[in-house]
Amino acid sequence: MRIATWNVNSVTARLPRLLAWLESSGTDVLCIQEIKAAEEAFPYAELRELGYEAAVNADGRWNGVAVLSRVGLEQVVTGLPGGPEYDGVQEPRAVSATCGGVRVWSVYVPNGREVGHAHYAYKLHWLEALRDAVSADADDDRPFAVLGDFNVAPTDEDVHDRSAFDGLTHVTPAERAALAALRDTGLTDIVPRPLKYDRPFTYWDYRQLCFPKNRGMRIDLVYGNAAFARAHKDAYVDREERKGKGASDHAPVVVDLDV
DNA sequence: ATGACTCGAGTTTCGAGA
Repeated sequence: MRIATWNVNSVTARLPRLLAWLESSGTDVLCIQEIKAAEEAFPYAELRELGYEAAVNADGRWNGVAVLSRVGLEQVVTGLPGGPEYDGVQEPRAVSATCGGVRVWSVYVPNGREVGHAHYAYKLHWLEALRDAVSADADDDRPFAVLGDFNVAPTDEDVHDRSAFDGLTHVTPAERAALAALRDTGLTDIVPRPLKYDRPFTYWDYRQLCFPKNRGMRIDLVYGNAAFARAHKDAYVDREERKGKGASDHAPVVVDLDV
């Protein structure tokens, strides 16, 4: 089974690439983030033509997540149970489903904006709630993974130049401690292979030639439980999808499971 | 080759992304 995660940066703008990539990659289960469209505008029909069902949590201009599957879609949970609110609303940042015997969460962790900003505190609370919500599944014998845009680089090696991030979000000890607490539920960071260069970056800013210069970050992560880690045979970043006109600023992370 | 932001709302410019 091929499982992947991809921050598409608008499912509407990315639809031609999304459909083409699903076909060319042969992905069975895809977790997507930053749908940036209301649930009513989600392209269910186009995906169904390719054989994919979709569990969607999206409400408009920002955020939004989904699980796409051609191997079944059951036990859907929409939203993060116990998750915090921002500006009085629970934003659409999580959805989970069981697909062909594998349980997956698609998550879009809040960005945080600036250290000390209310959004930064919200980010840390959100990661705490995620840890609480997944701990039972992490402990299970069934293959399970949290996949998505975590907006945290787990180590200094996961950013192109650590000195460029002094004082910024995504690299702070508090954010990394929140990821470590999540792993402590029994999850392993499934680190993908880069298809070029030495480090498996998954995001490159659109500006200043970041992609050609490989000034990237690894912030799209796959955290799998023991059964998932045992079943996984390979993982890689499909950086080819970051190339050319109309690309997302994130590349898909692909995991092959022997299940 | 991989190339100097992009997206959606919505009206002319802006918040957000990270």
